[in-house]
Formats: sequence, C-alpha cells, structure tokens
Amino acid sequence: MLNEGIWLNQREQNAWRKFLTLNALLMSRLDADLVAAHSISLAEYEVLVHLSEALGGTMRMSALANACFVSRSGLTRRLEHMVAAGFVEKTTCPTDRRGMNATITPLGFDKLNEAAPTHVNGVRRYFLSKYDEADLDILTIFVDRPIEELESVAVATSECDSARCPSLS
Amino acid sequence: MLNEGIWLNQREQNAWRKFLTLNALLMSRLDADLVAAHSISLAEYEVLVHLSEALGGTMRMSALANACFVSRSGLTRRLEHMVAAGFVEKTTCPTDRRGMNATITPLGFDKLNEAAPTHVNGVRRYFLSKYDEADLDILTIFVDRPIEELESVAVATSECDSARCPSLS
DNA sequence: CGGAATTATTTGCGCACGCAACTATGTTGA
DNA sequence: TCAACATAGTTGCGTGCGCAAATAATTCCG
Repeated sequence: MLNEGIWLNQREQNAWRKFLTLNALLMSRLDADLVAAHSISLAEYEVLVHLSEALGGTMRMSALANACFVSRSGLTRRLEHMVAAGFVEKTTCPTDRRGMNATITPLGFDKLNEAAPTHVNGVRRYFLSKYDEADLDILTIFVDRPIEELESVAVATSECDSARCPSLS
Repeated sequence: MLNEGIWLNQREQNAWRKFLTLNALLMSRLDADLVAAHSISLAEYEVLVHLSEALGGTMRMSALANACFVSRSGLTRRLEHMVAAGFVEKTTCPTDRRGMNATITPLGFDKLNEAAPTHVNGVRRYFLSKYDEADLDILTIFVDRPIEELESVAVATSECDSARCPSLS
C-alpha cells in the first residue's frame, strides 16, 4: 500500500488505532490478572517462561534481556526481585567469567506452573478465542510480516544510522 | 515444557508470541523515531493528536487520560512537560470548577504538523505497508474482535473490585 | 607477552507511571 | 438546608526501566 498523504487515511487510521487499543487493553489486563491472582507481573512471568524453555533452565543475561524485549540494565533490576523471591538463581558463567547465567529454580517452576493457567486462560479468553484455526493462521501470517524489517532496522540503527541521530530537532 | 493442558499449543503460542514481538518492536521503534527527529515521545505525540481532533482543541483531563490509556495522575505528569513547552494549555472548566480543560496551542499544532510525517511514515513503513487494502480490512476486523470484551471487562472490574483495577476505564 | 579494543553486566541517575491519599468542588436526599 | 457522598484532578511515594558511565573479563594483534 503506497500512500503518500501527510496523515493516515480513514482505513489506515482505523486499523492502526484498533491495533493500539487492543495492545493497550490486552497487556494491562493480562498483567493485572497475574498480579491479582499470583502477585507476579507479566514481565516476571515472561522471564520464567523463557528460562523454563531454555536448556537447563538457564540463559545468559543478554539473551534473556533480548527475549524479554528489555534493556540489559532493566533485566538486571527485574531479576533482583525474582532472585530475592527464590524464583531465579544467578551464577557466573564458567566459560566466560564476565557473563552471568540466570537459572530458574524449582520454586520458580512451581510459581510458573501455578500462574500459567491464569495467564493462558487470559490469553485464550481475551485474544485467541476470537479466532478459529483458519483465522488464527491468517492472523499469525499478518502479524509476522512486519517483524523481519523491524528486527533488521533495530540492528542497523544500533550500529549507526544518521537518519536517527538526534541532531535534526 | 510439559503439561499439555495448561499451556498454549504450538499454533496458539506462535500467534501469541508474534503478536507480542510485533507490539514490542513497533512501539519502541515509533517512539525512538519521534524522539530522535523531533524530541517528542510517542506518548506526547498522542496527546497532541487527540487534542487536535477534539472540538476547540480541548478535552477534559479524564477524557484525555482515557483516550491515551494512561491513568489520571499519569496524564497530569505527562502534560506538565507539554504545558511548560507551550504545546498545551490548561484552564479550569467554566461549568465545573473541579475540572480542567487541556487545550492544544498554536505551537502544539505546529509541533504536531512537524512531527506527523515522521510518525505517519513510520506507521506506514513498519506496519501498514505490509498489507494491501483487502488484507488491511481483514486485519482491522481481526484486531477489533477482542476489544469489546476487553473494554467491558475493564469496566466491570473497576466497579466491582478496585484492587484488581489499573484504571483503564 | 601486553596494551588497546571489545564484550558482559552492573550501577548512577533520571524519567514516566500507577496507586492511594488528599483537596476542592459538585450532587443528593432526609 | 446541610451532611454525606460522589467526582475531578493533583500530589506523595514507590517501582520499573533506559541511557550512559563504570567495572570486569576476554580477545586481538603488534
């Protein structure tokens, strides 16, 4: 769709704003449900999910930060709470002593298994249940399309992209 | 991961995670582009958009907070910057002296017009350009489906159980 | 080998935000 | 009428997070 106006046309605006609305409502509701039922934020839940799926329940900090779409410093702070609660352990990486491994503990697995039904039921109730299998496949393809470029732009930008330097303002 | 019943199946998980990924990458990129080019956050941009579309460029604080999916206190703080920058003015509502009206200024309109091409081009480049008109109509319908229930759940929750409610009314 | 560059993570700092409490105003009903 | 309640918005406080600098370990070459 090659559109050149300065503003979004009606069709574009409708799609875009519904997308924004769905995102805002869905994320806040899933987070609120987890906090209310299990005193764990969606952000913390996602840490447990990613660790539980990793070999040995262990990931390097940077890899986990990337998986959670959070900065490295943000992940450090997020894990402080979870380490204190006993859900995650941190150990220095034996093969690279600069690095830290985050590992989900048995208590963390328990917490994940306890919270998962709340989260999964929420994802299904608020989102997935609105689509039959064929719809869901189409939606998945649609949602996947922009991702590749977004990932490549992110990489290009972090290296150097003059178009994004804050000199223009 | 084990325990099939509690967890999302492969099709569900694929759809859900791509949705999460798209949201995370898209929002951070659109915000970064606006900040880099015009020193204005996506959140502030959206304030200008909503005010510019309102009658007289004016909205009550609560209505603006709802439109921006932010708490009332969050909106108060967000507007502080924008008032100081001269993009928005606040006046007490003549018909209800508890209330405040936020109004976009000529300078705010200028800022919006200056920033709009960056934002609109980003929305098109990273998102809308991936769909032809027919696809976009389908996507819009898909994305719209969960919204009604999410809005009603938010309302029901805020009425019945204040502890669970992150004021998204 | 050894110093510069690179990489992994943490820390200092500041911002944005939500909740709860508070102020001020408006509404209601006995 | 006026006390009780409801509503609009702001403020105090705590949390989560990003950026940039600091720290620590590794790699790269001369």
